[in-house]
Amino acid sequence: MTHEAGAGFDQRVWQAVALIPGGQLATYGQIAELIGAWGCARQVGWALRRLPLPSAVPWHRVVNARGCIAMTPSREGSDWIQRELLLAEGIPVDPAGRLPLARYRWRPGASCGVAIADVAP
DNA sequence: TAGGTGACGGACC
DNA sequence: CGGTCCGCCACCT
Repeated sequence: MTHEAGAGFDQRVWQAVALIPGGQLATYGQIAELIGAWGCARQVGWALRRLPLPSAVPWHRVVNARGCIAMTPSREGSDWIQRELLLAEGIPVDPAGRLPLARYRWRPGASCGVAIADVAP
């Protein structure tokens, strides 16, 4: 049933994204690696594109490794909504869609104990 | 069936 | 810093 296999991938992506704590960020490659699909970051993007909105899944917490929101006309404004949602969670986003990814990066498993060295400006 | 595309990532200039 | 090119893999025409 290859047909179900594809749908299962989407569900797996959404479930992994749902694990992202509020106020933190994750990359497409990070989600892909989390579900055991290393190198399939692009497919994670497809899965989120197929996500019906509105959704309880915090899809807005997923950005690319460059630390910026993917701005493309294909999303018909969902990219702009993502920026608004991130701002509502206290994450500063530049007009260009760029944000301090290194500072809000989600670390699976390291929920306790701030092991991240404080990046002093 | 073949070719182009993209909500990606990394290397290169 | 930013712009460009290549590799990757599922989706669409």
